[in-house]
Amino acid sequence: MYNQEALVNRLHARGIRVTPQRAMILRAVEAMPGHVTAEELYAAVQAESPYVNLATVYRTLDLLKSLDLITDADMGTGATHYALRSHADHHHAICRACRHSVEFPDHLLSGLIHDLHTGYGFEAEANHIVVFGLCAACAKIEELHSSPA
Amino acid sequence: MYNQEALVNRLHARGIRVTPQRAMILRAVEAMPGHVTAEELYAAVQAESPYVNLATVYRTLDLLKSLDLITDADMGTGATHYALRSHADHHHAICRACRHSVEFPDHLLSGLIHDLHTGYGFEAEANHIVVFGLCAACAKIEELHSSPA
DNA sequence: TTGCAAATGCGAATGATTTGCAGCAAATTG
DNA sequence: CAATTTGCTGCAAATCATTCGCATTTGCAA
Ligand SMILES: [Mn+2]
Ligand SMILES: [Mn+2]
Ligand SMILES: [Zn+2]
Ligand SMILES: [Zn+2]
Repeated sequence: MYNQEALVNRLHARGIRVTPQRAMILRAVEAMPGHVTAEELYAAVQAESPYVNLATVYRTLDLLKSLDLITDADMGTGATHYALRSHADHHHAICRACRHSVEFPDHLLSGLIHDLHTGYGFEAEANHIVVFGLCAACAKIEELHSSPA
Repeated sequence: MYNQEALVNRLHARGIRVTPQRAMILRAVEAMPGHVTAEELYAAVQAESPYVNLATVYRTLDLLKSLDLITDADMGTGATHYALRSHADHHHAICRACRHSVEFPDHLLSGLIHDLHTGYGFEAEANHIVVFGLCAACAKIEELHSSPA
């Protein structure tokens, strides 16, 4: 867990300009609980200053992504969800029927990541990924639908 | 490996209408090598008959997906890639830098799938998935960029 | 046949993300 | 410093895959 101004400091450290817009966006990212869409961040930042553009939010998110300070994930809602790297000590299993999400720990992926690395030299960037499928409850329901004989 | 009319027969068997459009689209799906976008299928079908609409291609793909006869995957190109279920005995590791794709066998996911099932009752639908990251070559290049000291 | 649910074509709409560009601000240079 | 280059921003327009509304057919069963 790092302090509130961590992202700002990191950008400074790498010699990247920290404009007022960026500072606001970074603070908004850090203040967000869990995953956020660009639109949600935009709303949060607008509350502080109405003169920040959505395009700038996207551009800043791209920047943070390229610096590996945030993760992005498609949670199946249409919009990309962003989160701090420090958030991502887990992954998500999302039910395609009821949309419920189960968090599962990082180590469940360690086997796959290891195999990809030793087998193919591939460095998987599986920081905060999403696996789709059916939750226990919805799986039961689908079962009834397919074999009611 | 099943015969050319397999999909048509399967739809018949389930009492689903097989219109000329659907038949053409199904045959195009079966004739395609590997993964295809809706647009590519559309082009293939148009070559046979110009009066098939792109919306119908999408609707038919939805149908096939709901019947679990095809898989869909985001290969990072913007458009969804569809493939026959019979194609999907593997998955892909795609390099975010050079875009190269490595196929890896299904069993590398078996641990994860098993753990999700026993641990959470979650039935992962990981038939033809994509893991992003860096291939061996591009990983070396990134290494130089970050630690040239 | 007749009737109705399902399927299609067409064009318009959607909605997240990107881009072109002109104005500004910060950094760099001599 | 003043001049010049470089990077960042707002704004509006563009992209582009996918979906929708709706009027028109089609398939199949009574
Ligand atoms: Mn999460
Ligand atoms: Mn494949
Ligand atoms: Zn569910
Ligand atoms: Zn590569």
